[in-house]
Amino acid sequence: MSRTAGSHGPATLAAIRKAGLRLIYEHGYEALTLRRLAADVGILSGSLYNHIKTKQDLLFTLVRNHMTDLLANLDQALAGLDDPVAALAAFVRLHVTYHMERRYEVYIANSELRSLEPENRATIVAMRERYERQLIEILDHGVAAGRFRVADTRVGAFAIIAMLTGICTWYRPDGPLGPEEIVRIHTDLVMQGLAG
Amino acid sequence: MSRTAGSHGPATLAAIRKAGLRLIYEHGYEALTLRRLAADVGILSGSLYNHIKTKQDLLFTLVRNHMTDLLANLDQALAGLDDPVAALAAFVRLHVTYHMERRYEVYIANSELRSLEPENRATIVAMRERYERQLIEILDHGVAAGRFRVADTRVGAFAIIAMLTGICTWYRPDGPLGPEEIVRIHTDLVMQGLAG
Amino acid sequence: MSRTAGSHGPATLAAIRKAGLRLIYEHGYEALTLRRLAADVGILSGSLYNHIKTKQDLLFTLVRNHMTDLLANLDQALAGLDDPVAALAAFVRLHVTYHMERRYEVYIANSELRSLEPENRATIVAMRERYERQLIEILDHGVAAGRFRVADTRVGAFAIIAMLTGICTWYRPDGPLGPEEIVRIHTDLVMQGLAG
Amino acid sequence: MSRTAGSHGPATLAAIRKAGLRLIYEHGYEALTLRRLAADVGILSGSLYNHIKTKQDLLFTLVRNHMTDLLANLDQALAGLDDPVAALAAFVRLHVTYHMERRYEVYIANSELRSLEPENRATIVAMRERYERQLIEILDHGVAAGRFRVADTRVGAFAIIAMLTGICTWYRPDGPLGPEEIVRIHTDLVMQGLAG
DNA sequence: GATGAATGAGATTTCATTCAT
DNA sequence: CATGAATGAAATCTCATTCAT
Repeated sequence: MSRTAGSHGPATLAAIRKAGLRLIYEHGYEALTLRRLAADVGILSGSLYNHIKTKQDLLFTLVRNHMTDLLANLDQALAGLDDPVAALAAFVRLHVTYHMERRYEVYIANSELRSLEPENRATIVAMRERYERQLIEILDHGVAAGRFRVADTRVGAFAIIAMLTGICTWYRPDGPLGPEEIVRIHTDLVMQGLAG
Repeated sequence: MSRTAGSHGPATLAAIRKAGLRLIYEHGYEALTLRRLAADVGILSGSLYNHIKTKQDLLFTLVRNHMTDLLANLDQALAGLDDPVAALAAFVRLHVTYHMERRYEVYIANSELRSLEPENRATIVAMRERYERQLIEILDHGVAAGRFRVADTRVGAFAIIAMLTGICTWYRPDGPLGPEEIVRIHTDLVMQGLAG
Repeated sequence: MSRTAGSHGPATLAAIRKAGLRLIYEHGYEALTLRRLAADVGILSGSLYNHIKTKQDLLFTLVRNHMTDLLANLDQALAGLDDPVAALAAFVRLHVTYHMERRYEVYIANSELRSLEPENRATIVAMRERYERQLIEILDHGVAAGRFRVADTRVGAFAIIAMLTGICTWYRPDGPLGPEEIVRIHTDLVMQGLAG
Repeated sequence: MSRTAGSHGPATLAAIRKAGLRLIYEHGYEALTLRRLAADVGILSGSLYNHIKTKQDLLFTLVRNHMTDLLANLDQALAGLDDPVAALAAFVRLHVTYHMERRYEVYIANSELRSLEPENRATIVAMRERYERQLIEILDHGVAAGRFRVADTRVGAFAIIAMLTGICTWYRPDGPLGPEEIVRIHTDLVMQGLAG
């Protein structure tokens, strides 16, 4: 059951995705060579094609799976929350937590959009817009209810997402701040920033 | 009276930099081909080497020039401002304005750090840290003076910079919001977010 | 049953080495293009890299293999020969025979030394000096025994080697003189030239 | 009248030839770049074309001038010498001396034959054959007169020339042996080698 | 007679991908 | 399902050479 002599079956695909994730995060999609990826998995580059369709397809699959997860998690986190303040807090918590735990996926989904072929990019952009729209709606509700004050909820949503997404460029699991502290700091910044 | 469609001398270098900036912004450094760059400038790819040393050197020069300008502008913008609130406002205004006016440079300086060779990257990272440090110091002063409240000024500075930098991913000069509005929205978010 | 005109596996490497040898002999290392080499082998130039590391490595391998063979043959030819006259005769016979049979390798090992990168060159020069030293020692023994007369054995050895090596610039297998005659002529010249 | 600001007139051509000679000797014709040559002379590569026609023409001129000189010197050295022994001694002295004093030219004339275009090569090969023929005739006379013994005068001549030409691969003006000693050693080797 | 900039060809090398074994 | 070898395209960069200034 060891991986020494190459992985078997689905295990190899999982290994490819894991290594691909890390390598794209570290060097970028264009700079990733399939030879390098294969070497990290312990096979030759030709053998990759027993598991993936193309390099582009690997990227697309990684990003789409990530976005699917993210959206599902968001739906779950917001379920039943009518209060815009509570919803915003839940959004921030989910986003921050997610971006610390899965920073490779998150980083790639943002930075490699331009490496996706048009059709694939359109799919991902649509998913991303669904995500953004949920935050915009929370802000709209909050503003309507007099709980938030922001001149343009769309710009405000972008600003919040950009701020929170920035975490994955500096966060390290072994850094000085624990996840809860990081969640708190950012929740405070967002909540006060919008305070009516 | 030039001899071909392309321009002569310094004009060619300027054209190379301008086209390079746009192409790297659009496709990324790795995906940029010198053939394409040369074609956009109106010369053959080999002729690029009368003006640049290598592709890497072009990237480095673009990013370094940008960082140099940015730091100089920041120094000027903060000169004589002792009040942390005024300093923070100046910082936000400069950063936002700069990121709207020169979003290609800004985007590249952030996204192509990993495409820089180690030595070049170290140079840029050092410049970027000088920039970040100025904001951290403003926050430190503000916290010490009881004007700002933030649990960790370093994390706060990163969050602010990330938020403001996000502008260059969606801003379009012909969009619905004018520069002054965008400055105001972000200044409000930041100021309130830190309000003591 | 191969799939193209080119051969498979080890046969391709052998074909590359053989064609490389001839082409370097004919045009020189710098003037050899990998496109031409690949064409002669019946593959595309990129395919060469399934078999060789770099062009430089191909040259180095060819020269090193040759020197290794030459030294091994010399050791064998001189084994058990204590008499300096017999040893010198054996040396001349080996060298002349070798330079007729493998004149491509011999010529390249001499003419392309300067095309080797410093480290590779050092390796080959060391092997070449081991070869020369054996002749110098034969001459030293012969002079000590009063069998040879030469003012400087090092210069004498160089002169002999230069003379014998010259053969590979004019020898053709289908020329008027057979190998044995050529061996005899040169043996006479050397033996008499050193006669005490 | 300094060379600092670039040479004037014929001085520049002389500088080009001198630098070209050394650079071709050191790196080979194919490996010589005109940029490097121009840099050594102190001009830009485009300016070379005010003095030479092409790179190939520079090589040809260098080699032809050398061969012309060599043949003229040989004619002079052999003038009036009817005795084959005396003639051979004169040939050896001239060749050895020449190969020590002008080893760059000599080395290039031998090693870069294959870099000459067909027509140019034919010219040089013809000159070289005139040179060889003179030695062959000396040997023929000596054999006919019973003064030399060699089975094939053509092969004997090639062997002698190869031996003597080898000097320019190891000779250094500041080496342990003076010119006269080197002449003597080689004269002895040749004379005894042919002794009847 | 030197310069600076262009050309156009071509060099080595790398890459994603395919496929017979 | 992995391998080894091939393809074909393309990439960066260099070179000799030309020519307006």
